[in-house]
Amino acid sequence: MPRPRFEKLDAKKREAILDSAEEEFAAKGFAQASYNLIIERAGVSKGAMYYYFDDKADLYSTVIGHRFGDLVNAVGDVGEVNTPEEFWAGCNAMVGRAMVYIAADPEQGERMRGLVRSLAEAPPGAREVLAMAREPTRQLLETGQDVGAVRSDLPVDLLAAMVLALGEAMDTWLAENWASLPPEGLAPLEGELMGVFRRLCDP
Amino acid sequence: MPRPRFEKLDAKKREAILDSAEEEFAAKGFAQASYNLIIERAGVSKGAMYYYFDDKADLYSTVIGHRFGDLVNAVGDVGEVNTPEEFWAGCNAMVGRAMVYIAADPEQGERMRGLVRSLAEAPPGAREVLAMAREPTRQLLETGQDVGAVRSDLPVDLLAAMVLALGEAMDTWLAENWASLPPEGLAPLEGELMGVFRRLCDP
DNA sequence: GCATGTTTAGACCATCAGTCTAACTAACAG
DNA sequence: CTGTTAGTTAGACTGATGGTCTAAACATGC
Repeated sequence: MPRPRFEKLDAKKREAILDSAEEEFAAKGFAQASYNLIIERAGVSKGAMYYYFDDKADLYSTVIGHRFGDLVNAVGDVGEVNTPEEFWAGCNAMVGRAMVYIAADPEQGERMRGLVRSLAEAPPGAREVLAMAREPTRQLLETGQDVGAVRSDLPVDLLAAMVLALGEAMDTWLAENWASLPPEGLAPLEGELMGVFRRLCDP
Repeated sequence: MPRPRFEKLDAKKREAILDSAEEEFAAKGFAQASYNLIIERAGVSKGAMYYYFDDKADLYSTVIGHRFGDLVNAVGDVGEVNTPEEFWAGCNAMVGRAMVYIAADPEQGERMRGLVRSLAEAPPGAREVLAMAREPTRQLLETGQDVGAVRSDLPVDLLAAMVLALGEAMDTWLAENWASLPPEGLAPLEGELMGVFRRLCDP
């Protein structure tokens, strides 16, 4: 958590810091990113930086929080659902909203992808931000269980972990193979990937 | 790849280096591990170390290769299978052999678990060792496709990536919740987890 | 003008992975 | 025994890293 001071900064300076950090983290991953370089490029002194953030990991969490908070808001939740069909339709809608959000600003999307990849090599301290993803997933799955769309024979935590792992694997594969994918093969693939989640979750 | 010189070293010195490295990497992960400390604890000079290995990542790959090569050998392959039932029985047998191997030396098993976790935060260069897992998985899935046990409507690479991600998620969850699991609930859980792979792969 | 609390600058520190050279050892030759 | 060469080792050294610390600058209230 960043010191509250940081949030009170003039928007310009705050954005300069966030931009500089996002660029570096997205490009090199957490471990390889140079904090000194981030500081330099943000045009801020070291003293000031350590006045706003505890350490490198703290800045990292802040960047992730700022950039993904908007996405989470944009995606929203499943809404009110009462049947498995409604539940899965709601999930499809969520995925659709996420796609729209990302497609709206491809550059930002690319940087977010970089941030996601950098998450993998983040140290334990900085990985608490993963809870930001795990908790909503858990709640979504519990909603699915309530309407009979999601199996209840496995611990929901385990199911959430598997869903997230699957999602990340798909995302990584898509990112790596994006260029070599025929555009017309994309839509059916998307449907099949959603089907994978249903296979996993069906009671 | 380590310089071949390393493999010619007296077994004692070689093991000292591998043990020191494994302990440090397993405990702190790749990025946080101190190469200087590994060198010091192995009782070797820096010059010697850089005479045997290109760099930290090279030593890391060597450790992974040594420790997991044995496991891969112990697990073997599915063998000759002609029907989906035989294929899945073969997979079960592989899992069983892996469990036996790991159970035979719990300490070693724990260190291997640490190494697996450390893989996540390895830099791109050192992550080539992941191919060591991806390639056999791919082949296994292709065998499954040949006998009609595994779906062919998705790229096999993607399927392999998903299988590995699922496996890692399960492993992580099991490691975290091992203590709080009732012993009698373990066997059915194991069956259900195998079932998850079948759900994912069924044509 | 003075005092108080907040903010900034950047010199400084230990540690990091990695380099470099001089010395050491072994083997063989004359 | 001496010279020469190749393989091996020791450890001082380098530049960069993340992080600390102190003194100055700034603002605010009196």
